[in-house]
Amino acid sequence: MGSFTLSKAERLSKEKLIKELFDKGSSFYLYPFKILYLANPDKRSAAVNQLLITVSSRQFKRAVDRNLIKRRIREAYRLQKEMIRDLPQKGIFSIIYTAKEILPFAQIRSKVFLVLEKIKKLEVQ
RNA sequence: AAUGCAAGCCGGCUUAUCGCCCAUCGCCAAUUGACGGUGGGAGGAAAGUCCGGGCAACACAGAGCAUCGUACUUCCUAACGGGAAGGUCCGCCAAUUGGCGGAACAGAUAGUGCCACAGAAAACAAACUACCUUGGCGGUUUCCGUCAGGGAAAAGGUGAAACGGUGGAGUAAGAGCCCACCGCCUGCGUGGUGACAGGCAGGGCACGGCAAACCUUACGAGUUGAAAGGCCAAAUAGGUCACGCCCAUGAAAGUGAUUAGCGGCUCGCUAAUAGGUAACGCUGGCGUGAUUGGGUAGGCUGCUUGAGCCGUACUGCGAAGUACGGACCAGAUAAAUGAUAGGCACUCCGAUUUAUCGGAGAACAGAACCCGGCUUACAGGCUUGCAUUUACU
Repeated sequence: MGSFTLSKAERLSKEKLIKELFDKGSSFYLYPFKILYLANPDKRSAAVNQLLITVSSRQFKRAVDRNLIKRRIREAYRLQKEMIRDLPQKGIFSIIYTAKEILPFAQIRSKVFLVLEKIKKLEVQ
């Protein structure tokens, strides 16, 4: 039940954690994204993975475009996040959109699939 | 019916699956969270942040100066640099009555400053060409040329601008020198709340333009914005109190404080007082619990019931106002209001079986304390009015 939900608890909103992610997290590029990743940030071990989606306002000047991209990425993550649900350590990560144009949903979905696969591999090692 | 212009309105609808935010109800857990039900969830510009307010904090004797803003009149409004109605001037259309558009429409008789180039001359005017005329000289002697002087702003030419315009009379030629009309100036009535309009009388006319140069006049303006402001408050460190343990001292009981000063200031030293003891000495440390000031992370509030919206009636030319009735209509915070797949409706293109098929498109744009305006962007559609053309009666 609820495996396709994406409630507030799964969104990264604490300023402290975001700062920590950008300071200490490891990163990799996978077009059209840049991924920041940090496993198990506090020792208190959160119950779920937390996600932050970022679209630069310098790349996309209009708020409508930024909203559209963020919504597409969020949907793609929501529908495929099952893959990383059972990782031994929960983590926080950020998906930063780096492409210059707005990609259609099908393309974003397949790319997010690759991203999640890579995170899973990194976590298992 | 089509096209164009103007004004107003709208800004896709729907089904399925999977989701997001808020409110509320039920139930389970009892800070609050999970699950289920119900209801609500972006705009006409939410945008630009250009004006004006509300609200909030801080500041603030009064007056003046400086700075900034506004600038035809009357009204609307909480207020405005916004709006309505009107006036004046300019432009265009049409043709005497209007229609549309524009205005940086206070002041040049408060003062200072500037007026390039061209042109003879650009501000107490001025004589280049041409005109009229006097005298001298020369010649081809009813005239022409040249030199010196006088008259004259009518004509030419320059310029953004040349010191009223048109016509007449007048003159050697001319000139408001004189006359008529127009314009201008001054004064006095009339109409209008007013900007102004129009009338009468007088004056030959003086007073160039630029204030988007400084400036003058009148009116207005405190600063900062919801990251304002108010409240609660983990963790950590600190203060206080209680208890326990260790340590110091003493035979034991007990005691193990307070204040002030100085320094290299989590401490140390000095002094005074106090506790206790016969007296000296001593006047330290650790832990646990409670409580507490400030306050970080974080949370709550501000926050959405409002100069608001919808309808009707009345008042007003209108902007708008008044009365009555009705509904409650986003409240997020690394920031919800969505994604995907169909269908319908719309537009364009192609094909034909002429009402079907295939393909493509579907604007500008995303609330962030709230209102009133302005400006800018915008696919397509609807309504009303006006104009033109065509068809029918």
